[in-house]
Amino acid sequence: MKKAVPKQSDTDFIWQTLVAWVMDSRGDWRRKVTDATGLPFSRIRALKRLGAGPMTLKDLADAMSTDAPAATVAINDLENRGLVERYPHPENRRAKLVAITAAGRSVVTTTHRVIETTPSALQNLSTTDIKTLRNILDKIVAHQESRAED
Amino acid sequence: MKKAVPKQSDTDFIWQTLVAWVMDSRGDWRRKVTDATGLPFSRIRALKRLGAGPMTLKDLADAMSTDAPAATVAINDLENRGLVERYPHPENRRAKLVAITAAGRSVVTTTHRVIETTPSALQNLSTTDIKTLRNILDKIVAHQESRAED
DNA sequence: TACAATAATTGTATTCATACAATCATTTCA
DNA sequence: TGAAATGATTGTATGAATACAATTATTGTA
Repeated sequence: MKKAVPKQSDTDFIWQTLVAWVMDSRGDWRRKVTDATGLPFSRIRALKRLGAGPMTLKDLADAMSTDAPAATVAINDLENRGLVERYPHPENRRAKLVAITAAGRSVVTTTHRVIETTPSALQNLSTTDIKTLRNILDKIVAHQESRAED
Repeated sequence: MKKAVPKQSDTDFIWQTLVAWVMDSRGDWRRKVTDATGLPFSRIRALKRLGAGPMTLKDLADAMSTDAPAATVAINDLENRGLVERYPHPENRRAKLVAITAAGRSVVTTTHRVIETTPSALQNLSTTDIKTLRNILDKIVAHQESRAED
């Protein structure tokens, strides 16, 4: 059986629309998350990346599209708070591996529980559309959690 | 015929998931938009709000959940760039109405054309799911453009 | 071995976003 | 009318995000 692959242009359009919509109407989500955790948003993003598994500072910097100095500063902060730990890299003594701690994971969980006002555009959809949308989102999240590159 | 209204909890969950997903993997969208327009992101958000129609500075501040001084500064900047104009409020001489100009609208259009790398989670969906998702998004956008509160 | 590349770090500088105090004109209302 | 509330403005202060230069230690390689 041949699996039908979606057209790139379609997925691009969807992503583009989604990002524009969310970023524009995201309201206070960012503020609420930083309030709930006491962390700057950049630290939370770093924590989430590390949730997928240990990585070097270089890799973390690349994943967040910043530079190495920024990663060092962020990890210093997170380490001081006990949310991550540095380990020597087993094969490269220049590099260090950073791993999230149990406390770090609970912070990530906290961010998942933050909710904000849902836009009326969503509430205006039919029950069927909502169900469908939720199904698709579940698939996305599942894929998201299995591989954590993005 | 009775219209079925989606459960609040469902829409909340979807929005929550969507925001978390986009905000976390939004990558360089924000940077790309500011690069493409030469404007700070806060100015772009203000411009988009004004795209729905003229409003007072107070209303704009509320819509962006900041305070009046921030709105004044933002509008000063946008006015200097010729992207918005201030008009006296017909019924309240304390207030001023701010309207987007043609140049402002073209900046907004520019932001719509900015695309970034689409996450693999999206490309991994089936063709059917992509089609469905796009349909639902179209409805959302339509509703979004008709009323511009969020 | 000597030199270039890589990984992490420290330090500095700049722009943005955000919040708050204080002021002035106008409007509302007791 | 007088006092309180509203809308806009100016100015100030602070934290966050981002970028860049320079340094050290390690690794890879000519």
